[in-house]
Amino acid sequence: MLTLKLLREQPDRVIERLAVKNFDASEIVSRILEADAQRRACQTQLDASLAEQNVRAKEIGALMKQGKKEEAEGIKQAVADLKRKSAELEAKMEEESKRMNDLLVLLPNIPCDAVPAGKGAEDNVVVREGGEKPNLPEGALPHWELAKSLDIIDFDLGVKITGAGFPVYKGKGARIQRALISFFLDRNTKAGYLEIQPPLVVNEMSAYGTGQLPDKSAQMYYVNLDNFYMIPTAEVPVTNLYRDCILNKSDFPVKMTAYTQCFRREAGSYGKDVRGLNRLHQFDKVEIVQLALPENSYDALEEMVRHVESLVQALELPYRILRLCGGDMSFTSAITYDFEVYSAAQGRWLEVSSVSNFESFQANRLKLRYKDENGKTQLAHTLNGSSLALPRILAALLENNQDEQGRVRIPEALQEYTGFPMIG
RNA sequence: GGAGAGAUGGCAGAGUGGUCGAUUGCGGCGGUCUUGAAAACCGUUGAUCUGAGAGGAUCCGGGGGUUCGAAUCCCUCUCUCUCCGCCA
Repeated sequence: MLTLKLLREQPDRVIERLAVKNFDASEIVSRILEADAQRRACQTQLDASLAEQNVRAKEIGALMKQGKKEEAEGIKQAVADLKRKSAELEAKMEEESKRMNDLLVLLPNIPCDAVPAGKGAEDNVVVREGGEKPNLPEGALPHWELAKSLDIIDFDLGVKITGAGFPVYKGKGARIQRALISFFLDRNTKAGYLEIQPPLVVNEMSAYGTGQLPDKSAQMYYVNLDNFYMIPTAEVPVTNLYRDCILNKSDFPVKMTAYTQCFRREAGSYGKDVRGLNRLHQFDKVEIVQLALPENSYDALEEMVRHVESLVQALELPYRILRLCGGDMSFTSAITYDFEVYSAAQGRWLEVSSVSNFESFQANRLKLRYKDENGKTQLAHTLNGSSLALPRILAALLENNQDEQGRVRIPEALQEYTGFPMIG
């Protein structure tokens, strides 16, 4: 959520920057400022009324002690009138406050200056590319067919047990999943990230804190009996560890990594996008999260991008890094770099990581703050990125490393984790 | 799941209707002393909103109520602990 301060001080800048996300904020901004003005006017009156009540109550106390009952009764009458007035003002203030808040959560984060304008994926900017696309053998298979012939992933069994988008990994398929998780976690902890194992379901406050609510409620599985949400990413529980916290400057940077399964309803997806491992309802992901001081958050972002890049390089995958245009960015992000790996048999780029700086947008909702050198509380910055999401990495590994016999070579760096150099 | 007890500032822990945003201790910060440090001593130390400022308002787990007045009394929700039951 954007800060009210920013809206009050630079409403035109907010409107201008949100236009880069193709979001017309002018109407909402002016309504927020109006509600804010109303609220403040109410509060000034309410505070005065309450202050008088407090004074009167003390007078009554003093009179009672002196035994002057009749005088006290007279003042009681006056207080009763004040109370009625206060109740009205308070109701009005809360109404305006709610009106303002309901509008405020509708505004996306403003993109930082480096974000290119654009409508959709076609306007994203390729920052750099790396690795080499393989020359596949004759008759190379897409990963879902390869996985079936090697008997390492069973999509049909998943349908039987649960439904589409819930694959069953078997044998070396299950083992390579475990290997990738360990590989990523080891690399991340070596880079200074603290390993966290968080809950996989969260309460409403947490889903709200990182911005999944109210914006994306339909994308989460909901446990209605206990009012919990299944996490769509480890970002939610891990970032929320610091909800309602006030840190010291010396606590930064906070660097955390977590492996979790992720659950997404993916309502509205269809067709070739969801084939095989391309899009799942349940998948594995290792996430990195950083909390940074505002002056350092863009250095932190750069560091995270370099780190994720080192992972795809270690796996010998052809990759490219995109800077997302305004139209393709998420609601909460100020800037996002997407990592894509090339899945050779499908002949398409697959998104495997998204690294973002949210600046103070999440921190404002989370009330994640720190004390600056003057002892004032300021909002921290939050960042996160996938390092990495497993299914599409696995898809690319299978497709790119297949040989003419339909066997799959395991990249060298991963072999100590899998314990085998080849599948098939 | 059943019964009981509890939730107070960074932590520990007083406070059972008025002068309590809250005694005290620890921790933190500043100072005195010291070559430096420790110890000791002195001072200081919560958040949010509002106001140009002085100041004002709100907050003792969340919400509601009683009262002129609530950390304190009542209701309710959540969470924690103890005992019993069940159980990976």
